[in-house]
Amino acid sequence: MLTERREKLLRLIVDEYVSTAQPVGSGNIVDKYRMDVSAATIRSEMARLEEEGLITQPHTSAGRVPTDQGYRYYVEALMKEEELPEQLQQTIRHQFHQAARELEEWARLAAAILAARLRNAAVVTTPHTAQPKLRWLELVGVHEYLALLVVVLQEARVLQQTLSLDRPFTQEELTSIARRLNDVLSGKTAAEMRSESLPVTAMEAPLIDAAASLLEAAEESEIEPSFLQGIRELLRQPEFSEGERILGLLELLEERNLARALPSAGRSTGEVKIIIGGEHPLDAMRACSVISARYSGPAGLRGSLSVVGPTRMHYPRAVSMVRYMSSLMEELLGVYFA
Amino acid sequence: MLTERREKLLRLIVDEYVSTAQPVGSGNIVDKYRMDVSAATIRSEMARLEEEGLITQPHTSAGRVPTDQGYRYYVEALMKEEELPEQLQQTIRHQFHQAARELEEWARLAAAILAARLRNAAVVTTPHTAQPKLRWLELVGVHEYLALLVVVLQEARVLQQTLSLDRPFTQEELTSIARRLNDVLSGKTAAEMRSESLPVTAMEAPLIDAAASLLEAAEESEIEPSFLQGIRELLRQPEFSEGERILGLLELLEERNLARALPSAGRSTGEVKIIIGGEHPLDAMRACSVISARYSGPAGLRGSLSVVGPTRMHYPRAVSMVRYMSSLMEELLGVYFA
DNA sequence: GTTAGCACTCTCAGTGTGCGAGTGCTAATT
DNA sequence: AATTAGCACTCGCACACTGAGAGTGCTAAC
Repeated sequence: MLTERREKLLRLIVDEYVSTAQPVGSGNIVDKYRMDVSAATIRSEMARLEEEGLITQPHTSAGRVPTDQGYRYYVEALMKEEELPEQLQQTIRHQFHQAARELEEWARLAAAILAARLRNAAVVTTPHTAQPKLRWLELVGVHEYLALLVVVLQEARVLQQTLSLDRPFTQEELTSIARRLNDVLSGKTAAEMRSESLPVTAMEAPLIDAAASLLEAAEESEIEPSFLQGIRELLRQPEFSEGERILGLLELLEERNLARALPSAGRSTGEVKIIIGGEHPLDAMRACSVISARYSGPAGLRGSLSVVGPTRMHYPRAVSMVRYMSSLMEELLGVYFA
Repeated sequence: MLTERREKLLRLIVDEYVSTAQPVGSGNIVDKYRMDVSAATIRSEMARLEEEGLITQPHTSAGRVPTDQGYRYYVEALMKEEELPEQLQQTIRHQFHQAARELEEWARLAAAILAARLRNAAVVTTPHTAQPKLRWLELVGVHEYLALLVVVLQEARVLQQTLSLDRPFTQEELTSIARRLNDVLSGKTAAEMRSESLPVTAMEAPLIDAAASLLEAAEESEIEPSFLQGIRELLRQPEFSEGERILGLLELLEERNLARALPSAGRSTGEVKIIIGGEHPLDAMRACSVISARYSGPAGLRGSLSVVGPTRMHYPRAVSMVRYMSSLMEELLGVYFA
C-alpha cells in the first residue's frame, strides 16, 4: 500500500508519460503540476516508487517511466474512468444509425470507431452463439452439376457451401429435398444432427453431414469472423516507428492468429479486461496492452471488442470507450432482435 | 534504341540492384559478371545510360540505381520471363485442391500464395460479373419482426440483407411470398427488376427494391470483395523499414481505397499490366510498382490479381507468377462450373 | 574504342566533446 | 522526522571531426 502522496505521484507520472512519450523527471513534475514540495522531495519519493517496482529509469540520467506493474497499480487503484462526453456518444450513435442494419456491418463499424478514436488497433468479433442452431436451409442449383447449400442460422447469419452433384437436378427437385431437410433439421445444433438417428435417404445423408460441418465450423471460430482495424494507427506510435519491432505483432494480427493474440475477454458483460505488456503470454505482445470486453445479446449471442495498443496507452479513455461500445453493441443487438 | 552492350549493362544493373538493394558500381559489375571490358568502359557506358535517363546516382560517389524509366525499358525489352518450375506449379495446385471448394476461399488463397512467394503485398478479387443476375431468393424469419432476405446470384455468390417486418409472419407466409418473387425475378438483373412493370402487391414492392439494391451493390464493387495479404512482407523490405514512408501506402491498402490504388488491370486475359513507380497517378504509390492481371470464367465472370511491391521488385518472377496464377484461377473457375 | 591512372567527391562508421537533463547524496532547515 | 537547497556526478544526445572506402569522371596513352 502506498502513501497518498506516492499514489498521486505515480498517477502524475503515468499521465505525463502517456501523453508525452518522454521519461518524466522530478523537475518536470514540479513545474507542470504546481506541487507544494520541491523537486528533491519528488526525487526521494520516486526512489521509493522505484524500489516498489512501479517505475524505472531507461538509463541512469533519464526521468522515470512506469513499469508494467506501475500501469497495473494505476489501472487498479488510481485511474478515474472517464464518462464519455454526451456529444461523442451522440456522434457514435449517429454513425451506427447511418450504417446498414447488419450485424457484420456493426462489428466492422465498431472496430473502425475504436481504432480511430483511440488511435490504436481494434478487433471486434461479430455476434455469435457457442451452439448455433439451424434456422433454415436451401439448395440452389447454379449450374448443371453444381449447387449451393445455403444455411441460415437462428442468429441471423448466413453460411454457404458449394456442393457437387452426381447428376443434374432441377430446381424443383432441390427445393423439395431442402424442404424435407428443413422439416427434420430446423432448430437443431450440429451435434443433434449427427447424433440423432434420423430417417434419411442415401441422398440426404451427405447433405446433413455438410450442414453439420458448416455449423461446426461456426462453433469453432471463437474469434472469426472479426474485424481488425487500425494497424496504421499502431505504426504511427513512436514505440513502433522503427518497423522492426512491429513485425512480430503484425504476424499475430494479420494472420489467423487473433485467437492466440487476444485471450478470451472477461466473463460477464460490463467487465473490462486489461492485459498489460509482459502479462501477456506471447512475447510478441510484450510491448502492448490489450483492453477487451464482451457484449451479449438475446439467445446466447455473444461477441467481443478488443483494443490493442502500446503499454503507454491512455487507459481511462480506452477503458471507457470499450465499455461504452460494448454496452452500445448490446443495446443495438437488443433492438435488432426486437 | 540502345546498343546491345548497353542493354546488357542495364539488365545487369537492374538484376543486381533488385537482389542486393545496393547501388551498383562499375567495379562491382566487372567482378561479379566477368565482363570482357574494364571498369572504366563500364563507367563510360553508365554515363550514357544516365544521359538517357535510365539510371541515376543517389549521390555523387555512389553506384547507379535504375530509374522508373530504366525499369520500364527493362520490363519492355530486356526481361526474360521465367517459366514457373514444374515443381512449384504442382505445389500450388496442391494447395488449391486442399482448400475448400469455394470461390472466395480460392481468391484468399491466391492472394496468400502471391504474397508469400513474392514477399510482397497482393490483392485478389473474387470472381464477379458486371451484371449480376438473380438466381434465387429466400425469405427467412429469424425473429418475430425480423427476416433475412437471402439472395443467390447466378455466379454462386450469396448476399443477405436484414428486413424489418411491420407485422409477424409465419415462415410459411414468407416462403410463399419468396416463391412468387422467384417466379417473377429469377434470372433478372437489377435494372430489369426496376424497369419492368411487374404485377406486384404493396407487400412485394419493397422486397423487390431491396433485392435490386443488393444486386446493384454487387455491381458497383468493382474491387470488393477482395483479399489483401502480405502487408507484413512489404514492411520487411528495406525501402519501407523506416515505417514513416509506408504510412500513406497503408492508408491506401487498408481502407476502402483499393480501387484507387489499383487501377483496372489489363483488358484481356493473359495480359499482365505493369505500373512502375511514378507512373502511378497517386503520390503515395510512387515508391511502388503494381503488377496485375485479369482472370475470367464462364458467364462473364471476372476477377483480378495484383501484386504491390517496391519498384525494386523481381519483375520476371512477379510477372510469371501473376500470369500463372491468373491462368490457374481461370482453369479452376472452369472446373468449378463444369 | 578501350584502358590505366589519378584526383576528386561523398557516404559512413567511429570518435571525441560539450551540453543539458536528471539523479542521489549530504547537510542545513523547518 | 520530513523537507529542502546545493552540488557533484552520470549519461544520452547532438554535433563536429576524421579517415577509410567506394565510386566517379577525366585524361592521356594504347
